[in-house]
Amino acid sequence: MVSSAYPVGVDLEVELRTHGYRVTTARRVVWDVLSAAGDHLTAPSITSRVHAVDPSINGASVYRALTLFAELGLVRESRYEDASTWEPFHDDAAIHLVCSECGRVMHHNTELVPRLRRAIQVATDFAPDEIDVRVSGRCGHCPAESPA
Amino acid sequence: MVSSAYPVGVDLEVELRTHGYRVTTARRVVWDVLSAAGDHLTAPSITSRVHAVDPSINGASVYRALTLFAELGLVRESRYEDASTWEPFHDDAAIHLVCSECGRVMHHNTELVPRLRRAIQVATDFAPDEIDVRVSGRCGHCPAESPA
DNA sequence: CGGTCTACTGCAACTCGTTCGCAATAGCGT
DNA sequence: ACGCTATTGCGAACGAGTTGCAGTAGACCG
Repeated sequence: MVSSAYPVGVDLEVELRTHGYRVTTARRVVWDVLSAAGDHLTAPSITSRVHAVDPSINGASVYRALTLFAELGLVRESRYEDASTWEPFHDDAAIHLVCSECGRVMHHNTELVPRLRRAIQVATDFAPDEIDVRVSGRCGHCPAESPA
Repeated sequence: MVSSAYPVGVDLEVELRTHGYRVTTARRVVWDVLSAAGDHLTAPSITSRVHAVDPSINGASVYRALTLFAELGLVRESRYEDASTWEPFHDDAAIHLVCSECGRVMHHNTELVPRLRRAIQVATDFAPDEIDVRVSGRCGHCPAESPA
């Protein structure tokens, strides 16, 4: 079994039908965009990519599709930026490295996250559910201060 | 002359004057609200608390004060919710425990955060700056899901 | 104290992400 | 194909946050 950060081979149609939802063009295109990017995207940028494929799909439908996917656990919504960002679901052992230079978001898996979960359970009366780690900094592609 | 004393080890007036800013009513009241709460507050809720003290202070000035405080490193802005939340600054060894039941936000210090920082430095080419850990779950004050 | 200079403020209009109501449309079971 | 109704497109509305501008009030000087 291949362990990937992304749910490889999630079948949108099956997932929708199983829960009694219809398979529509809008949902299919939004899903295509998300899985093609495999990365954090803001709703507006998702909308514009969707429009590149099919301009007749309305922005509101993009939001509705994203909200539905989130309820089904297919995508995850984050609030890192001014606007929400969305990405295919991955388990929370993956932390987010956000480059403050180029804005890129990378993932990094570490066993410190499950360990953090256990530490909280042991040290507090808080019952942890989802853990979201966001690290800002500078990525390898953006070395030192670039001269203007 | 300090006309008021807050449970915070930061003197707003000194901090402002040192950087050449004026000490104004709006800034003082916003600072009062923040340090009295000592917790995460959205800008709109800060504004309404400010209005309870002095309704003549405009919402825009609240935003301007918060932005200034953030630049001075006196408060930190987070993007956990629909709207930004603000809290007096604390170093990032403190992680956020957000109760999904009552919405309360607690802090918890753990040496796993500095360790996480080192792990990233060693394992990746990413240079970490700020680390923000947010854990959703259920706090001790909110009893477990009673079988409905 | 009283005057001057200008950093702030209040206001109101604006931007922009996101949501909602509703009539028209298109999935899907038959 | 037919009909039921979940979804959509549209446009209007909402709310957080920002901005330009003219008036106000800090701070400094005498």
